Amino acid sequence: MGATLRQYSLHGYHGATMKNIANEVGIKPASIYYFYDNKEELFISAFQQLLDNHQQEMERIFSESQGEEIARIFISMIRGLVNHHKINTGETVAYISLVNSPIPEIKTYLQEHLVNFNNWMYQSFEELLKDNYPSITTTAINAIIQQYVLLANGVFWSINLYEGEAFEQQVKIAEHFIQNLFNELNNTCKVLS
Amino acid sequence: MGATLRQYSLHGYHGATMKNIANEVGIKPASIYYFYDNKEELFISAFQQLLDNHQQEMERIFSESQGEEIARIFISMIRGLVNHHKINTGETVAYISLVNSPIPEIKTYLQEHLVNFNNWMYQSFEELLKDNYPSITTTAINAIIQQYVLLANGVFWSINLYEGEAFEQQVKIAEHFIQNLFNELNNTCKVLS
Amino acid sequence: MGATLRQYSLHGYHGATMKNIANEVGIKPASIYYFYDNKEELFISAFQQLLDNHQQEMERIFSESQGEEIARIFISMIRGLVNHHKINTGETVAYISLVNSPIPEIKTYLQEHLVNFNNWMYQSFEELLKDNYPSITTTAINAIIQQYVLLANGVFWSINLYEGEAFEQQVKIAEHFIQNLFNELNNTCKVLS
Amino acid sequence: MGATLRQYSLHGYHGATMKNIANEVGIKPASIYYFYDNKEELFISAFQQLLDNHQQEMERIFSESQGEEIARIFISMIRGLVNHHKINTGETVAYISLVNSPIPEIKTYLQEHLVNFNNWMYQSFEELLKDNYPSITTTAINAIIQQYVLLANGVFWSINLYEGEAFEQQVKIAEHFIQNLFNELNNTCKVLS
DNA sequence: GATGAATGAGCTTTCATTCAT
DNA sequence: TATGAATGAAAGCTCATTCAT
Repeated sequence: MGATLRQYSLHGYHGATMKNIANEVGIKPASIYYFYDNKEELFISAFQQLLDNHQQEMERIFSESQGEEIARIFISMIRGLVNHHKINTGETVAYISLVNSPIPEIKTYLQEHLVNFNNWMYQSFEELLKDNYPSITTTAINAIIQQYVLLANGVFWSINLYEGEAFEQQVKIAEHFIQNLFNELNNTCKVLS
Repeated sequence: MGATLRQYSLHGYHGATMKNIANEVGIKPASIYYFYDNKEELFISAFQQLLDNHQQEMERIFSESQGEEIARIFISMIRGLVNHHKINTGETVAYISLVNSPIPEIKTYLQEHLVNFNNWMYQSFEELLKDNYPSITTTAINAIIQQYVLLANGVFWSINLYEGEAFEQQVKIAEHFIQNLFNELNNTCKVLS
Repeated sequence: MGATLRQYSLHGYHGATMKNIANEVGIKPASIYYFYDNKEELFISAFQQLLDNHQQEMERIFSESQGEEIARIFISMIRGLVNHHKINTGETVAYISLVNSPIPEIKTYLQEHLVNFNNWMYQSFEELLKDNYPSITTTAINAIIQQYVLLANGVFWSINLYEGEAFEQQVKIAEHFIQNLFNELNNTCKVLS
Repeated sequence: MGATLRQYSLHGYHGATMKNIANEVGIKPASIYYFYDNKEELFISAFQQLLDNHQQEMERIFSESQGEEIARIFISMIRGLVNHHKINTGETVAYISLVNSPIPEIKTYLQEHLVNFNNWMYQSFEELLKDNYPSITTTAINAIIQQYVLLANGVFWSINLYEGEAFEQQVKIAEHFIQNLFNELNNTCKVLS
């Protein structure tokens, strides 16, 4: 539920009241209890949806960029991340706050999600890299993915700190790093072959 | 006040009760009101102290690393950032949450802090770079700083997501990026001279 | 709400607690907030009702005494005032305290009420006097009304100070003054005609 | 203590806080407890002083007006009452509120005061009337005093309701009534002698 | 499905009061 | 005399939740 995430992102778990959430939806607080047993369940449901959305969005971006040149694929992932979070600002804030959620069940669910997301990402990127560079080593694969992750995290956190041109610069720098990464990789491979 | 930040990082603004904060300090809730007019003032005071600490810590790390080789200085800044946040976990969580604080006064104070921090960083780094590379252009200075910022943000956000070896890898990658950055810069300069 | 006025008359605004008011009604304090936003609104509502009751009661007494001899009408007004306040003792005390209410909104509302009440009284009495004494001057009308008001105020304040026979004496004296007033008026008119 | 009465007249007993009273005097709340055991004692003391002041003031006015013509003496009493209450507005409001004081001890003290005041007034006026009209009956004395009391109460309560010219009119009407009273009395006596 | 009415629990805050200094 | 610091008690109020309708 969007209202739940919005209120959560604005005021935190304890500050997001059933009343305000209900108001935003245009119903009365008592009505929420027809759909959810209690506040915690409402939030768990909203958070799961948030994480699922995020996962699906990342997968969509990945599959849509298939066929492009490999460096472009990684860059598209960054761009997709940025666009998704720029459009759904509320969700992004909620996503960030989740890290410090006071609901234990949510914390463990987030951990699971991160593990799953990482697994998917590693597998997808591994396959992709092996297709493009058949003789690539596992060590090199890990190095590339970890570099991508660092840059993606840098961009992600920048969403909260910068706006407009300043933020755009950060994204461009991340893209530049990625491009360099693959240029080097291509050179190395050429030498080897 | 540490208790305030700890409770805030654990439960958010509305979840951090005066009772729990007082308990953690070993006084009664009513006693807090002898020193602070209300909850909001208590938190504003705690947050200001948090941000001031952070600023001072960064300045300390910077000045202590003076004299080292330039690439090492930037790397030391990353290391210092990491160490500071690994030691004061509670403060870090609080720092992250501040971005979405429901108190307007805090939001504006955070904005001011970020502006000041950026100014200080740009000036310090600019001077440093000019000392090391007298013929460096403003464009180059900005590019370097922005790259550093992206990497620092990537490391910072990673604090929340990874632990142990996985996190250590991220830091090493950031250091690697920085080292590369200055290697290139040195090569460019050598060619020019 | 009677309980609100009763508690107010007994303990004043700050001494009338939501708990006691709720107890008197047989509900829990929290329930009051379903109907009123806060304490102040509850009291404003109660006070408005009090003043409206008072106004209506005076109008009722006035219209019921129509048809009597003019002196009797004024005397009936005094009697009606006394009866009303003797029956609703709590309300009377509340009415008196209103003059010094610590709620600014109530003070202004009371001012408005007094102005309205005065207007109604002047118009009603003016019409009445003109009907009975067609050649009466405005000056004379005002003089009569003001004398009535002084006596009514004297009786009203006496409610708080005297009881039983002592109070009854005060009322009789007021009636006597009024009777005298109209005897004189009748004599003056007879001479003129 | 003026501050106590002022705060009481503004906010009532429960609304007059030790803090505000102390602030008005320029000391700290804790310091009040050096002079008074608790809030109730402070107020009892203040109220006693208020009533004593009132009594003394009335006696002073009475003795100062001795020697004047008898009607003038009664009129002076009304004027004195008005002046005293117009000057010490705070005290007047406090005086009115006392009638509904939530402190039982104060209520009984006020009763005593009223009895004493009435006794003094009756004795003084009785003596005065007997001096001026040696053959006056007790019934007549009582009638005159009660009429005076009704008018004085009317004027007193008007203090709270009217201002400026409107109030001045009420006082003049009271004076007029008194003058009439004694004119009649003088005529009756002349006829008898 | 939805809600008006009610409430227990708990929150922030105030207040009278205490006591060592 | 005066007060800084502390606190138990209670105030006004909010909130998640319930339940009959």
